[in-house]
Formats: sequence, structure tokens, C-alpha cells
Amino acid sequence: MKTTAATPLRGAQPHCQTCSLNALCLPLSLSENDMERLDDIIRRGRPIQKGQLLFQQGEEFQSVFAVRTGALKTYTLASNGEEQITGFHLASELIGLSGYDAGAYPLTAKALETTTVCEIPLQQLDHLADELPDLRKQLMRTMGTEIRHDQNMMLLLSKKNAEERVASFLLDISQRYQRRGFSSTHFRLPMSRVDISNYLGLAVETISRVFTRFQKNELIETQGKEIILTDLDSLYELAGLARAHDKCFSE
Amino acid sequence: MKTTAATPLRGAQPHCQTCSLNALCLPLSLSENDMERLDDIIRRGRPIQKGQLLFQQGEEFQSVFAVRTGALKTYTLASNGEEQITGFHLASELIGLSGYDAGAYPLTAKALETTTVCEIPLQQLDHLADELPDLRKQLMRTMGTEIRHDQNMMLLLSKKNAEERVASFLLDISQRYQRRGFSSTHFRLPMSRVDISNYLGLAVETISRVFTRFQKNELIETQGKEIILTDLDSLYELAGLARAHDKCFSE
DNA sequence: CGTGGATTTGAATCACCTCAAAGGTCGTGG
DNA sequence: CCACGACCTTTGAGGTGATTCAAATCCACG
Repeated sequence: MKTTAATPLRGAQPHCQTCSLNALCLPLSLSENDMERLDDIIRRGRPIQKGQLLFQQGEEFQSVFAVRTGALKTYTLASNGEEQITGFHLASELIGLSGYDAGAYPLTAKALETTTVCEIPLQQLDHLADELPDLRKQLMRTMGTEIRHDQNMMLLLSKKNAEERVASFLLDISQRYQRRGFSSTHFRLPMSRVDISNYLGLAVETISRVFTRFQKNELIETQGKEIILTDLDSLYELAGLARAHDKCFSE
Repeated sequence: MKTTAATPLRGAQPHCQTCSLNALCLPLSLSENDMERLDDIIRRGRPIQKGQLLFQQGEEFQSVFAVRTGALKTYTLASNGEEQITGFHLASELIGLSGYDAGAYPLTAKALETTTVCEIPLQQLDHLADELPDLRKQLMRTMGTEIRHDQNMMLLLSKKNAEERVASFLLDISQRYQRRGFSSTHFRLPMSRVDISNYLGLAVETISRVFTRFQKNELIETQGKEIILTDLDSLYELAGLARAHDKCFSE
């Protein structure tokens, strides 16, 4: 399968300055002027269809990407061919930075649905990061956030049981939708059960069983990929998380 | 327990310029002049004793640290009090950057043995990163490396069985000693079996059993914390890793 | 409306965990 | 220098949560 970044877009070009996501995305905290300079180096490609790759592990690292619409998963391949999903990426999130010093992408990014991205060529971004302190800080913040996410996943994979993992996962997605202005209790999971099971280090069957158990206990309602969180408090307790009214720390 | 960073050192002050680790550490790729500017903001404290904390989860994030001698572990606390070790840190490695944007340390760092560190105040480092492009790049490289490490750990915790985990762990340590000019087959593990088990998401007893099994199969020899890797090839195969003669990619 | 993939459910198995107890090791103080 | 205690490591026996294997059901899409 061929990667499909940077195919020119025919329609109107959106810009960071007018993008509704700019308060969540890389331009966050950039001045009007700096944002324009960032906008200048960004390439907008045609949409990526479900199942297509944005980039592939081992390919030369040329660009990082910000998700504009849609969703992707990133995964690493073990030498035995098994894959481990390391993250799901919703609108405004930046992908690829972990390859920054590697020369090649250390993971593969695949679209979970039709997805549009902003491509940011590494060389120019790297150059701009030296000129715009706010951009540099934002890049480092993004990487710090990624590290903390991954370390929380290590904790999840190492110490939590199946129900705690699923609850943590649902709440993570819930919080991310909420930050984007969507409902924190009614949403559509863009990934399959298989993807969820892979991400959480469980068998698909276990995910399915936990979902049905959660429904029996009236913590959630599901209908295919649509999901309603009916008892947030219990889910938070199950996940072993503070309810984070004041967003004390991430997980 | 009180954290003990930045207590003034009485003896001779070492410098980056003369430090044998500067080719592995943060000054990597800095010019002589830039290295001096970095050196100027670094504080060297008195040694930290085994079991003491360098910093604690939740404390205000003020500095990152480079390990000069000794070793530390870093771990995060779940809300139920369980801890998950996220990394072991040997000489020349940088700790704390993951808190860059968090305001507070997202994890705790504890000395595994008597350890000396170089303290780098965040504010000054952050300032210097805007002036020295090479330093900025090195910081981002460090963070990228950390992300890839953590994602490899996710794969390990999610997909590998006990023997594969232990083999991967031993080889990781082996490679890190080798890069520092030590033997890749004869070394001393600075951490306890309990720490290893926690890091690898297994019970202590399982670690112990795998170690004895590896000895019976003549893959390793152990005597307390001393360890000899007698069959690197088999260990690499077990770990599901390429032998990496040409260091094709990390794990 | 049929087909292939995704999801759910059930039954049996297993890798690792827990519990229990017997060595070891190390630092401390007499 | 040796005895003591605390902690770490090893070994054994039994239990269990999640997996695997198998099969039914659902669903999206051409």
C-alpha cells in the first residue's frame, strides 16, 4: 500500500488562521504573525481513505502531520510481525514527532476513516523552530505530552486488569472529545474492537465481554461503534482516576 | 523523604568540556563555545545516596538532570498507590524532560545506588534552547528517543511473554553499557529483582524463575546482581530482536 | 440480498499470579 | 569478627483472569 501524503488539494485552501482547531493544534500560543509563517510551510493534501497509510514504519522521515478531520491509528511492528497500536489520533493532534531524530518513521500511521491532514515538512519546521521560540516550546510540549501518555499506557498495560483498562480507555476518548467541544458522554468510537483490544493489550473477546458486562451494570450503552457513557462516576472509579473536575493531571 | 538536588558540592567542579560523557550526554554535537554556555548553567550537587529521591511526582518542575555516575529509576504512581517503573537511567542519560510542559514532575526519580547528577535549571535551559539550535535539536532528539523507548515498552508489555520480556530487558541494558564503553556481556544490574519485575509487568517470582531457567539453558550466568550473558544470539532471538550489528533501529 | 468481515458468546486451557516458606545477602552493632 | 535482623531472592504448590479455539450472530456494503 502506498502512502498518500501531500497530493495537492484542488479545492479551497484552509489556513491555520481560520482553522477552528488552532487553539488546540500546533499554532497554539503563536502570535498572528508567527502563525502565518507556520501556515506558509504547511501542505494540505487530499483526504486519506479509511485503511490507507499516511506513512509507514521505516520510510524516510520527512514530515509531521496534524489531523484536521477524521482519525488515525499509529502502530509499531515487532520483528515477528505483530503490531502494537501506540495511539489513536483525533483532530488537532500531531503525529510523527517521535521520529524526529530517527531519520525514519518509527511507526506506521493508518486512517481509521476518511481523514484530512496538514503536512508539515520536517526541514522547514525544524528551521522555523529555531526562529520562533513559541513554536519550539509548543513542539516540546507536544512531545512531553506524548511521553506522559505513553508512560500512563505502560502503567495501564502493566498493572490494570481488563475492566480498568477499558474504563480508562473510554474516559480518555471522552475527555479528548470534550476538549474539542463534543459531548463527553455520547460519541462514536472511530476504531474497531480489534484495534481497541490491540491498544489495550487484551484479546478482542475480552473487550467484547467487558463491554457487555459494562452494559449489564449500566455503565455504558453501545450500539456498534456508537457509545454512551451513562455512569461517568463509576467509570472514573473503575479506571482508578480522579474525576478531574479541575483537570489535575492527564491519563 | 526530602529531595536533595542542588546541595552545593564542596570538591572540585567537573565541567562538560572535560566530562568523559559529553559525547553521549546533552552537550553532544554542541560546539566548544556552546558547550561552555551550557556548562555555565549546570549545577553539580553532592551525591545522592541509594534510596533517596532526586525529585518527586507532583513537585514543581524546576530542573532536568543528567546522570553523571550511578543509576536511578523513575516511576509513576497510580491513584491506588501502585507504582510503575517507567525507566532506569544510567550515566549520561537525561531525566525529567517529560515534565517539560506540565509544571510539575509527572514521575518520581529515586537513586538505585550512590549517584551524582548534573542539575540543569529549566528556565535557563529553556532560554538557552532558543539561542542554541544545536541544543534545541539535542533536546528534541532526547525526547524522541524517550518516546520510542516507551512505545517499545508498550509493545513489550502488551505482546511479549515473560521470557521475551526478560531477554529484551537484559539486551537493552547490555547495549546501553556497551555504548558507554563497558562490556556488553559482563555487568552488574544496579536494580533489584523487584524493580525489574515491576518494570517488566511481572511478579518477582516470575523474574526469578526466568533467570534460573535462562541459567539452566546456559543463556546467562548470575550471581546476585552480577550477570554474564553467555549466549547473546539466543537472547536476541528470544527477545524478538535483530542482532543489530549495524544498529538499524532501537529497542 | 448475499457475502466477508466484525462482533459476540461459550467452553476449555494456560501463563502467570498469589500465597507460603526456605535460603541468601548485606549492613549494623555488640 | 561474628551475630543479628531486615530485606531480597529463590523455590514450590495451587488458583485465576484472560486467552485460545470454536461457532453463532450481526452488520456494512457492493
